[in-house]
Amino acid sequence: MDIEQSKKDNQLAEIFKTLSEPNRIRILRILDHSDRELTCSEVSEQLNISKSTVSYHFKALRHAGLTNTRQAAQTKYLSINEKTFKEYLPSFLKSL
Amino acid sequence: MDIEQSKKDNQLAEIFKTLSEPNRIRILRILDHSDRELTCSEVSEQLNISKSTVSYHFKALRHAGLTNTRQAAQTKYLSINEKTFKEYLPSFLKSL
DNA sequence: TTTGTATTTCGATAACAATCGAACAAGGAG
DNA sequence: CTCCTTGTTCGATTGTTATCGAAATACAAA
Repeated sequence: MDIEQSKKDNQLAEIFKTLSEPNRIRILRILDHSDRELTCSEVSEQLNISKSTVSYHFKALRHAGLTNTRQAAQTKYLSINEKTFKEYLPSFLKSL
Repeated sequence: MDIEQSKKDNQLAEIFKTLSEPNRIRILRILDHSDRELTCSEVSEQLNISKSTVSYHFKALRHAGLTNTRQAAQTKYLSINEKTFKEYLPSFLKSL
């Protein structure tokens, strides 16, 4: 099997794996609908899950290339990485 | 929340979970590229994984509505369920 | 009816994922 | 400097997933 193709499969699978977690889909929906950046604490309150768990999900989303992060002082602002969605899932955000 | 939307959400989540396994992505690609039905044994040889594992993946794909199954005697032929892809992931097959 | 082929199910195992609270680090406000 | 807020990391727990080989099932052919 083509090793480059195999790597692509793994990357694509990672994107899907990231999207197969309801809380991460919710995070993306909040991001998309609020149309602004969000912080860990904010999401923690809105979804009623601990900050450590949100941090864990933020990391997963960023690692999969689904979000961007902007750091300002001790606060990290999350936003949607449009590029990735355009490339891999052009219709996903509309379906939220 | 809209119950129809809720059903769609659940189905979409299941589709993503199903697609989060590299071997299942590979099975779909083989299906798409060969443009014909495939059997469990055939895929087992091509991907070099046991037949029981392939059977497990076949079940997952069918359960998520991603594939169709046609039974003839003791053999099960798998094919892509175009309808589901059109509805939920219109650009996915092209990207394979 | 015996044999062979295709697939599924079972039991076990090893790896991974989601979650929490506690502890920690780093920056800002007073 | 001390306190508060923000976020990360750690350790533990609980549940899920991918995988295999062996056994079981179902059908067909000889």
